[in-house]
Order: sequence, then structure tokens, then C-alpha cells
Amino acid sequence: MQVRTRFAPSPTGYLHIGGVRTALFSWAYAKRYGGKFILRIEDTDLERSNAESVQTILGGMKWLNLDWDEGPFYQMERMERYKQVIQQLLDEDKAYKCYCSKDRLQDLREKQMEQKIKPKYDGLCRTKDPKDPNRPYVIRFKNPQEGEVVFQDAVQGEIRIKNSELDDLIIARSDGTPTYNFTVVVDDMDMRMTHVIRGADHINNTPRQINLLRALGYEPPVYAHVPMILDVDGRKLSKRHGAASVLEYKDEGYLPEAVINYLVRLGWSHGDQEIFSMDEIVEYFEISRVNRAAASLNPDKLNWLNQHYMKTLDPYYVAEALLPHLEELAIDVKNGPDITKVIAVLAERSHTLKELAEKSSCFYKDITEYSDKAKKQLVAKNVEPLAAVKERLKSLTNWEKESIHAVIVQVAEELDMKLGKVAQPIRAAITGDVVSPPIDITLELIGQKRSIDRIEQALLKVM
RNA sequence: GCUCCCUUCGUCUAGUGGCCUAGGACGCCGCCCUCUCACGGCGUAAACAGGGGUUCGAGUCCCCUAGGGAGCGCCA
Repeated sequence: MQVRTRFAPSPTGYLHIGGVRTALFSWAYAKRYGGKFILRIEDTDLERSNAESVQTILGGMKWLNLDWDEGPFYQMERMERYKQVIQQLLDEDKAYKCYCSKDRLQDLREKQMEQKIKPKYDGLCRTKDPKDPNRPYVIRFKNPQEGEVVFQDAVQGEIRIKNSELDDLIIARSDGTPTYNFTVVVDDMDMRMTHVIRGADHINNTPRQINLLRALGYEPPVYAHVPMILDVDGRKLSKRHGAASVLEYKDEGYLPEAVINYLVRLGWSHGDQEIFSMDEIVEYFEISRVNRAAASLNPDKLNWLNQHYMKTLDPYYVAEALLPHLEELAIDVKNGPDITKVIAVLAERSHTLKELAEKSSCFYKDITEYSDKAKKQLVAKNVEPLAAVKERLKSLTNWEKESIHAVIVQVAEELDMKLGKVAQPIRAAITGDVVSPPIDITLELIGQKRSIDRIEQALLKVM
């Protein structure tokens, strides 16, 4: 039987990092076994669902290259089908109309809480005929009252819950629209899901979904509940502590490869391997190797991975991802060296594309101000080396880092200065700061005329 | 409150009864490299939540306690 997994977000906000990891695991599992990965939008909550969220979700998935084989299916388009199944359950006496008011339900809940018992619907309408059939009603599923539901969770192991813990859940609201636990069951059945991989927050829903599925004559799929992701402080993920929309990671300058690699190692491992390409994820992913415990986010590790990918991925590809960040800073790469050469020297000095873009500024834009540390280099005692280097650079006929390096070494020797003492003032002059890639490479990339102009500009400033 | 789930270095994890003197990675600290910053290399510190069992032997199995999380909606 072909493996079929799905990702079923509700479009009520951004696509958050926990959802992405769930999607990644589902995707990887399907690919691993040559199956299909289905995208389904659970938009039955009219109040909170919106089209913008749908776009955010699709955009996030595409950015991460989590391609789906079928869908996106929208639950709102399947209303007729849900109504049909609800009628079927009603006809088979597996569901019933419940006329209890929200007030009564509320009172019931409060009383049960007071008695320190788990709040549940008491089943009043399950047996009683309605006094007034014209009143609004919801439809409830007749959950079995005896026995227990046992299932083998692919990551959590055996889970068993007594039916006495469950109540008759509402499958249709008083306006006739179906509810989540019901639509999920119908969809997973109709879409022939073989593996339901989802967040651990759904564990408690699973037994009632299994009961529903069986009432419809289907055997449940394999369930795999992946642990939650916690924020840096080990607390529940919230909008406050970063980690909101995945697209925010894009905006912050993270490559999709890094985000995917980071996420796949959160709760899953393959021996001691840390770096995984998409292909390797597909090759090695095993749901049975997913951890049971929740994991906290570690931004340092994400940064490390991002740097790794900026360093190792094709520079032309990195350049493309870098472009928006350069534009953000009004940096035009036509005003300077080949951007891939700049990436080659700055990737290992940056954690994000945003940072890389900021550092590349001196290769494309004029120096308009100097950092405090740079100013300390641009002082009277450094006029001599600065001027000496400038003169020699002027007469250089081959502008390459080797010859540039030779010039600086020569000046240092002649002035009996350490190399660093000569390099730092130059660095300050040509970059406006005291930190940059090696001075010879930096000069080469900035270019002969521009470098000389900048040294002159700096000299004028000193004198 | 009730039900369910979880618990190895700061963090992500390896570990499936003897291979564990508990391994790797990020981070931290130190050393080397070095014109700055990095990268890279080498190295140090750093964990089995606690208590009972089972067993010749427990990080690994069972129980209890503690701590954490989730669910208990006419939300998904």
C-alpha cells in the first residue's frame, strides 16, 4: 500500500516553526517510502480563517521546498460531503441531535469543575427525546461508553484511554457546519491517509477520532505524534519570543536549507550526523527515530548551520538569496566586484544573509563615516605607512592580492613596522572599520582606483 | 481538578540490559594558525531529575515521587 501523509494547517495566522517541522516530517516520511504528501487547508473556522494566512502557508512551504503531491484541498469546499456523512451517522443511529443550550453546557462544566471531575457532556440528549424539536440543535457523535481505545503511536508507543474519559463530541454546530474532529476524520478517510503525523497536542483527540473512524467502518491509519517545540527558555512557543512565521526567518536572512536542516534535527537524529541535504533527509528519515520529548529552540545552532550553508552552497545561489537584503540597504552590486567573490570572503564571517549584506557595503558604497576604532587608526603616526602604501599601490600594474600583499609587506619592512600595524590603518581607510577580510583580498575586491581614492580621502581627514 | 504524554551535558542529541571511564554537535573556555574579524585545527569543563525495585549486571525494564507539557470548546 502506498504511503500517504498530509499536512493540515488551519489558516488562522502565520505558518509557525512547529508546524513547519511537522510538515517536514510528514513530507520526509512520504518521500522516504515513495508515497504522496498531501496539503489540506482546514478552514472550517469561518471566524478566524483568512485568505492571507493561506498565502502565508503556501509561501512558506514553497520557500522551504516542501512540495506537495496533492492539494491544497480546502475543507470549505467539502461541505456537502461532511453533511452527507453526518446524515449517514444520524441514519445509523451513531449520532444524535442535542438541544442543550450553551448555558446549560456552561453550568454543567462549572459544576463538574467544582466537583473536581473532568468536565464532560452528560449525555442528556443521547436518550431523551426533544421537548421542542424546533429549537436549535447540534449533532453529537455517540461515543462508545464501555471499553478503551488503544493505539500504537509510531513515536509515543502504546497509548490507551478509557472510553469513559470521552464524551459525545459535537460533530456539527447549530448552524450545521461540521467541527474539526469530524472533518479531520472524514478527510483522512476519504483521502486514504496511511500515516497521520501531527503535533503531540493532538494525542488527546486521537481516541475520539478513532472511535469516529470505526463508526464509519474504517480502520485507523498509523498515528505519529511528534513532540512540541519550545522556545529558547524551554517555554511554549509564542509570538513574543521570535520564532513566529517561518517567513520571518527568510526576512532575517536564513537560507531554507539551514532552516530545514535545523528543524529536522529537532527531535530526530541519524547517528552523529548534523548536516543533512533534502536528499539525505529523504534517504534516512525514520519516524521511529523521532524523539518523544519536547525540544527547545537553539538560535546559535541555527546560525551555525546558516553560516555553513552560506559557505558551502553554490555562490550564485547564495547571491540570489542575498539580493533582497542588498536592496534593503540600497546596495547596487553593479557598483563593485562580482558579488560571488564578496560572498566567498564574507560568508564565513556572517551568520545570516542580512549580516552578510551589511558587511558587503564597503565594496559597493563610498565610505562616508568611520567607526570609532577606525578613527583611532587614522591618526598622524599612521600617515607615513598610509602614504607609502598608497604610492606603491598606485604604480601596481597587476591588481591582485599577491602583488598587493607584497606591497604591504615591503612597506612594513622598510618602515620597520609589523604587518598588522600597516594593515590596520589601511583597513580603516578603505572600509571605515577595523574588521574586514584579509587586507590584500579586501583591497583587490575594492579595486585599485577606489582603494587609492579612499586612502587619499583618509589622509586628508588626518591632516 | 481530572485524563494523557514527557524527563541524558546550558541546548539539540547518541544510547534499545554488559561495547558507558556515558559519545557527537552547537555554545562556552583555552591553545594553535594569524594583518583585524572570522574560518579551520587541537583541547578543557559540562548530563543519565530523585527514590525504590527486577537482574549476576540498569542511562537502558517496572513502580513511586518531583518537575514539565498537552487536552478537557458549537477552536483547529
